[in-house]
Amino acid sequence: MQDYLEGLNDAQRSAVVETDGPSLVIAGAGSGKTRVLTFRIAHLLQQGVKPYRVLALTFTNKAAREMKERIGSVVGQGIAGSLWMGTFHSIFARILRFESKHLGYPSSFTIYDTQDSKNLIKSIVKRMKLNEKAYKPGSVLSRISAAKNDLVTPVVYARDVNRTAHDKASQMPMIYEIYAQYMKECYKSGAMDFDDLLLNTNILFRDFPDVLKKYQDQFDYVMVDEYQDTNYSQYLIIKKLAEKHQNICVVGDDAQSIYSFRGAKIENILNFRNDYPGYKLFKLEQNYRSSQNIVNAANSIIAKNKGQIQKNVFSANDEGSRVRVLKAYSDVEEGFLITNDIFERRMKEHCEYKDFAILYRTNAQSRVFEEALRKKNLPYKIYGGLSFYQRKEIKDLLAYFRLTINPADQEALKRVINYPARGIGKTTMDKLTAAADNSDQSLWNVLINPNIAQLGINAGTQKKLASFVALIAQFKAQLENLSAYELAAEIASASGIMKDLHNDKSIEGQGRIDNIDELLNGIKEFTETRQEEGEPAQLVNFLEDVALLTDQDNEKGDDINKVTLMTIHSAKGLEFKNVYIVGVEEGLFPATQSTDSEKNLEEERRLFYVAVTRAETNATISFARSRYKYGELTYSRPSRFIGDIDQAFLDINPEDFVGNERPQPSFRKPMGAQSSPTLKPRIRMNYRSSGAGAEKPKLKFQSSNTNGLQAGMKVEHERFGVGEVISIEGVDPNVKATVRFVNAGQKQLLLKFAKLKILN
DNA sequence: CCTACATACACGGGA
DNA sequence: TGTATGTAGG
Repeated sequence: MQDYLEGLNDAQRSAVVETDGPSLVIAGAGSGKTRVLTFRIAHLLQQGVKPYRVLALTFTNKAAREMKERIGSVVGQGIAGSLWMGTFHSIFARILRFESKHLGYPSSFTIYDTQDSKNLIKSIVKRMKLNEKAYKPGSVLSRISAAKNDLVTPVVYARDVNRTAHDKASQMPMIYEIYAQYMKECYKSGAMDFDDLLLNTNILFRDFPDVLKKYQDQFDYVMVDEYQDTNYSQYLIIKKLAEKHQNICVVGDDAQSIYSFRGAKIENILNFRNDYPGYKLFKLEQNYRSSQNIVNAANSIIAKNKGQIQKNVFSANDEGSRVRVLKAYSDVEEGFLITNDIFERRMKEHCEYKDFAILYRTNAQSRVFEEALRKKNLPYKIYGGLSFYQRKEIKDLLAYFRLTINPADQEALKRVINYPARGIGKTTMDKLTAAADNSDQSLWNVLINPNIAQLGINAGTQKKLASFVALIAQFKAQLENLSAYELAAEIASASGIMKDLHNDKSIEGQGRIDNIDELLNGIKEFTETRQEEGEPAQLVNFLEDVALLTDQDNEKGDDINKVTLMTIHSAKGLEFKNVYIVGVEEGLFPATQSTDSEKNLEEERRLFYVAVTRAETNATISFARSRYKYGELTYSRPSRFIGDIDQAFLDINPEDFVGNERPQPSFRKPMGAQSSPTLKPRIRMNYRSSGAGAEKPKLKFQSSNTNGLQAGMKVEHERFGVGEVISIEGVDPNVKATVRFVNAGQKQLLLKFAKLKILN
């Protein structure tokens, strides 16, 4: 019965069975954290704790789903299904829907995504007649978001000297007022943004002690995964909920804290000891995932950071291969190098596609890898970037759903009132918006107000508005009697979206129809599953889920055996046999914006640590000397992080690091400090002092005079790398050379344009 | 009011 | 490079 305890090491077992009182589980990378969490919960359930009395918070839906699954296999799926397990946002959205009346919100409130928020901010900036150049919606939103995560309301914000001074310094002194109006507009629209879900939960618990008490009583056990990534708002919710029973267990790794940009406070995990003085500490230090070389390389990286919880992560696996470093001439060549390597390694080592992951710092880097993989016919899946739910046609249809459920939702209304085109243009919208602002009503209320005739809108347009209102009302009337799928299909056609898309005969147009079909199929599946389970399956229920979904949540069956492309951020918690960390260059990783402060740089280094520790047997790091940024060719040098890895664990070609290509170490050795064994001199070879800390090196490519170029010669190209000349043809000035590049394939180059260096 | 084209701006990560 | 916005002409 307790055989699940068998395969655990001592530290893991203690963390599983010592369930009472506050516990801090420090879980090094790959140390079996998920196992501990799942077994701990399973253990509680086996001890007779009721599942609905356990609250378990994760950072992704996927993590929650997988854990539920695994717990279910121990205690039965029915029991596991009644756990309060999910992301912060989904759990508290659920509580807020239930308690919404206390806050004056409809229980079917809309959840605004980032784009909705930005659009709303933009319209507020316009209305306030502020300089739209200075008040960029994204910047304003991140200020507002930061305030909300710190539980700073607009009134407090206005008095907060630090914040207002910061805003003045960045030419946006009026943010406090935008914030106030933003909140008001959201409320008017019956909408909450992501941060509101947490902020409003705090307000709910603060202002309605009875409600707080209800949940405090209910949750005997509170568990939090990835605690290092919680922000203040989340921290306080947890603290309040665990206050009564004090059975709080938080799991995390300070070395993997990588979300400070969205308000995460690494201090939360560092200060746990102060919040719960009688806490028990469990340290999971054995890494079961990676080879010794990978763990050691990762340790040597993180050792460069200060202020960590002391721990000794080790691996008892094979020593394994060293961390390889590859140099490419260009982003394109980097793509070829990596895909070739995947191709060959898969053959040689009999790996599967799913054993490979390409991890990058920014989503924009994915394109060249996509192209290279496509050319080589390697199947891949790509995460992030434009997710399914952010495609225009999907957002359009979802906006109709939103509006049907919550007509006050202004962002949804603005999106579809004239899509498909029905002759309601800017002039009309301006009049309606003005009326809404003046009367402090939602746009919808203006539309359904009989006084609309007095707004100076011509009769024809009034008719169009009336038929739009009727259309939505007609959908709304069917909310109760139709299933999610039935109503969704009805809306897709009756709204005119389908017809509009069918008018577009282009390939993209066909793709959009396919996407809509896919969405409808998804809704159909949702409907049928829910109906089978006896759960409500109406459009409201679907929409409740969809706002908090991420694209990692709808992996399809045919997506399983493919090469994975994702940002390092989204790779956290995952593992792959072979990991390629690409674009490890100054200015990209670490990002330029992160090099201004030690704090930012340390987070960036933790990100690098996360990247390396994703690998089980092979980790490969690559950098390109040139790459396109904003469509412009830029030059870069290898990241200082490469120099942070102890050389003993690196497999590096010395010739790749000549002169100022040598990665600069992050730190000079402090004066007087003795050299630690893991801090040996970095890359020794071809060492030529280039004045560390000098400004950007000019890596200008030196091309040769190609007049005497002949077949058989070896040449080097700025972006394509090294190759051999196959043939020369044509007459001056149109001499054309055919060159076969080692990594970029065969190219025909006009010599008057191509910059080639003759190598022999 | 709509469409087509030109120009400006963007890339730091995400629930 | 791609997307969002502005403008001219229909």
